[in-house]
Amino acid sequence: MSEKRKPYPFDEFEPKWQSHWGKNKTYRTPGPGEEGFDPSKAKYYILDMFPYPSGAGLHVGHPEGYTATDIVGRYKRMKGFNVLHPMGWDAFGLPAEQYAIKTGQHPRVTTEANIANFRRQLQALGFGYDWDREVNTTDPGYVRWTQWIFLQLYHSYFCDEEQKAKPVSELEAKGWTQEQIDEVRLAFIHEAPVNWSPSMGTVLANEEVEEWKAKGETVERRPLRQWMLRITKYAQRLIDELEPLDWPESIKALQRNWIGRSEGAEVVFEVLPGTQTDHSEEAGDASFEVTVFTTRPDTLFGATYMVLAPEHPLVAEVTSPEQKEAVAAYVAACASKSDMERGLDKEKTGVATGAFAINPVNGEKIPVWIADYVMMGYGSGAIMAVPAHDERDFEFAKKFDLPIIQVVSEGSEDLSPSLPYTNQGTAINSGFLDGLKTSDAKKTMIAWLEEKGKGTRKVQYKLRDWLFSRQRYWGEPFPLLWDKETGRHVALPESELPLLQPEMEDFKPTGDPRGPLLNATDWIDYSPKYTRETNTMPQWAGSCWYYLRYCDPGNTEFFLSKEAEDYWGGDEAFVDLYVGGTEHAVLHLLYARFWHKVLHDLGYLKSKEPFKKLVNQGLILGEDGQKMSKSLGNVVNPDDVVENYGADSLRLYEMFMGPLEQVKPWSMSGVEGVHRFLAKVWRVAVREDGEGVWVPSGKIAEGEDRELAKTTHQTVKKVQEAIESLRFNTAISSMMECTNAYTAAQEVPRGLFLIFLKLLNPFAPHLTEEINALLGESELLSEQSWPEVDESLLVEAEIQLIVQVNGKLRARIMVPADVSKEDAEKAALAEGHVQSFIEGKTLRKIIVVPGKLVNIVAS
RNA sequence: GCCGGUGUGGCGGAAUUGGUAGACGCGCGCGAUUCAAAAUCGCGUUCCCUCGGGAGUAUGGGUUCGAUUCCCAUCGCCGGUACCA
Repeated sequence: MSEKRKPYPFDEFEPKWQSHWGKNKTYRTPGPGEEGFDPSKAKYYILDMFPYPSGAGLHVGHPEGYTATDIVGRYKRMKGFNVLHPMGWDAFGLPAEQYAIKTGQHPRVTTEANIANFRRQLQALGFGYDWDREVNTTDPGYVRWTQWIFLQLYHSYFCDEEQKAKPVSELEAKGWTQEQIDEVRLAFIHEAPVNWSPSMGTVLANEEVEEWKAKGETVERRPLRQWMLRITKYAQRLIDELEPLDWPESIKALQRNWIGRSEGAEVVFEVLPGTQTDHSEEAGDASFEVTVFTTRPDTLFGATYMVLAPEHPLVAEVTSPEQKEAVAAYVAACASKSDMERGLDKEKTGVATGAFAINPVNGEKIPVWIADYVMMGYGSGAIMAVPAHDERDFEFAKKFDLPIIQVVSEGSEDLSPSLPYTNQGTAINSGFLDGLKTSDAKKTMIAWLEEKGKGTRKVQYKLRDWLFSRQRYWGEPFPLLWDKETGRHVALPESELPLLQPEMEDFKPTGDPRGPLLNATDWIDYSPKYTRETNTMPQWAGSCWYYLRYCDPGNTEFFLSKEAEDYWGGDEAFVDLYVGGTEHAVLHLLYARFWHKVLHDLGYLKSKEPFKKLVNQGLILGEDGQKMSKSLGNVVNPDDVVENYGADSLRLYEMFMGPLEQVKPWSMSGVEGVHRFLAKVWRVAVREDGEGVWVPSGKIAEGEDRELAKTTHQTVKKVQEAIESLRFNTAISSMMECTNAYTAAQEVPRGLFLIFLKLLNPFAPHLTEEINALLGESELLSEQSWPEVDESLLVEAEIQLIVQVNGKLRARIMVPADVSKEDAEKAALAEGHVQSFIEGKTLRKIIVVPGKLVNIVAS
């Protein structure tokens, strides 16, 4: 079987150019203080979501976003910007650690090997990264500053008055005790029930629980001492400061939804513990206060019972002796279920506690129940139940036969809607609220509660504090110490950073929720007085600030120099364009925004936000229209595409498939299509001589050609506009049209063809540089400036007008470009075909759109 | 359920502020070249048609001289989220 003849020798010149660029550091971008830095140029910072270097290597989804940013980066360079476009590795992570446990190899070894493979693959695609700025989250020089930023969080608190982070030293100066300060640090320790997997020896995120259980791992709820970051303090700013960003509406919505702001009121209920009916010795003695959160304070008169979450701290205290057993059994049953499983139960469940609450608005005694449809983690873990106007309360009341009182009617009339009625309306059966519209009733009730001291206006968020500790080996250790005597935590001195994991033979999970580092006994024994914290940080830590480090990757004095920050960081947001997958819509993008704001508050960054413009590339599906997966056998390996068609073809195809943000299926014949296009460009300029050597075709001539000049300059304009708006598919189609014109022509003026090569260069850098060199040009295309559009070539003496009769196309006529409305009308009416359509009809109206069309309305 | 997106030929997809629907590519058909094929080049390719035209951008309405584009309703698909009080 003979090898198919390649239409152009990409396998020879692509590696050649890649090594040329590498050796000459063609895409090196000097920053402030570095040789060759030009401060007069404007900066443009383009960022890719850096990959996790998995053992599987690149998949076709990676080059999609990376090619898009590469094109923009090359274009902006040609436009005269200082373009920062770096690449790096998000290299901590569970797969490397698990592989290490299996093979006995240190994760650093496998991680390095994977990175080398990823780097090779990316370089084989000809991306113009500045490899001198490469960043690796596992490098000691990087870990140092990740830990340093953590310490900034640890040493800060959130000032509610100023709505910003400030150093805790200010509180010390005010005489706060260490205990008090520990209560407000942005990094704090907290004991809470988490998903703990005894079989895996680590905590899991809520989202991961079902997946691992299905694989046979065990997961239980266990209260553990964990490090948390107080992101909830930033909830409002994370919503407000999202607004001006140039992000897809869907991602903004996702973040807002995740933060989950709702307005309402807190209402305080007095709760009388359940007593034994027979011996009511201490009746009325002890009472408790339970606060509930509601978004509908206007329905308070309709509250007919109260529900506490099973984990609510007062459950045991208020439960009557008679209900003790039932309540305890219910609480135990709930404890064994994850939040997920609780959600899956269709039927409402619950148990009465025997206690009663006093509705503050009317003094009514209402029963207190516990039920798992109330979550401890949201609001206060207790609700007032208004079955007439809440679907869940309604369902519960029906099942347990609890009273239902309607307090909102539909509209202004006293209509009786079918219950539960959850919309707005008019208050009824509600004393002083009667007749008020819902929005007014809310305000009135809140004012009443505040006046009586029974409640306040309250804004509630779904966002939880960020559980920041993991029980893993392959992650940044916390730079913290524990005082053996007092049991208090203190920060490791900054001079001791980075704090790396100790070398360990065995870092398998031990089953101890303090993690595998616990076994490094020498390491944890810091001094006679202190022992080390053994938790490590989650993978998110490194990815929270990598975009900052790229600006000054080698700095050993600070995480980012003032000069680099000042030049590369914007005033409003740091990165100009951020491209990556939608899977990071919430967590990574929220976490990075949070850290950025803290660093901003502490005076290290002038911008409030990390990413100005965000674009999500769409998922690439398999040829069968399904998600690529090994089991379906529809996975496309970029290495194979490069081998068969070349890197330029892969780049071009990924951009030609369709809009960047859209989900789209792969097509090998589509790859062949763009490959044919590149071959066509090649053939315009190059031919094979008798000896099989590639030589200039002779078609590129010195002359001029008015038509081709016009086509070329139209293409310049279209390609430029398309790149600016990230519509790469249409940029390519207009270059295809231009190439078709060149192919059809006898000769192509050299000047025009060189302009065309510049347009194609950001898309297909290897092919265009090779042709450019073959034509005897010595300067690299990528170091030239972007061509100017010659507008004078685009103006026409004569233009085509569309003639419509009653909105239907009937003729096309040629008229002078500066034709008057009257003349255009006349010419249109005179057209023979048009006449046959208006014959015998009355002309009602004639619309003339200059330069476009004439529409004759006749009947 | 809620939130966001989306619906155009056989397929991927084009269409500035409402102004020639189907650019470009794939596939398919025909032709040129070739002993033949591959490759390449050229022509055609939304559907119907009595060759004058007619219909057509998920469906049904509306606004307009004119709607893929704007408005209302309905349906389908994709993504997120889910007892958040």
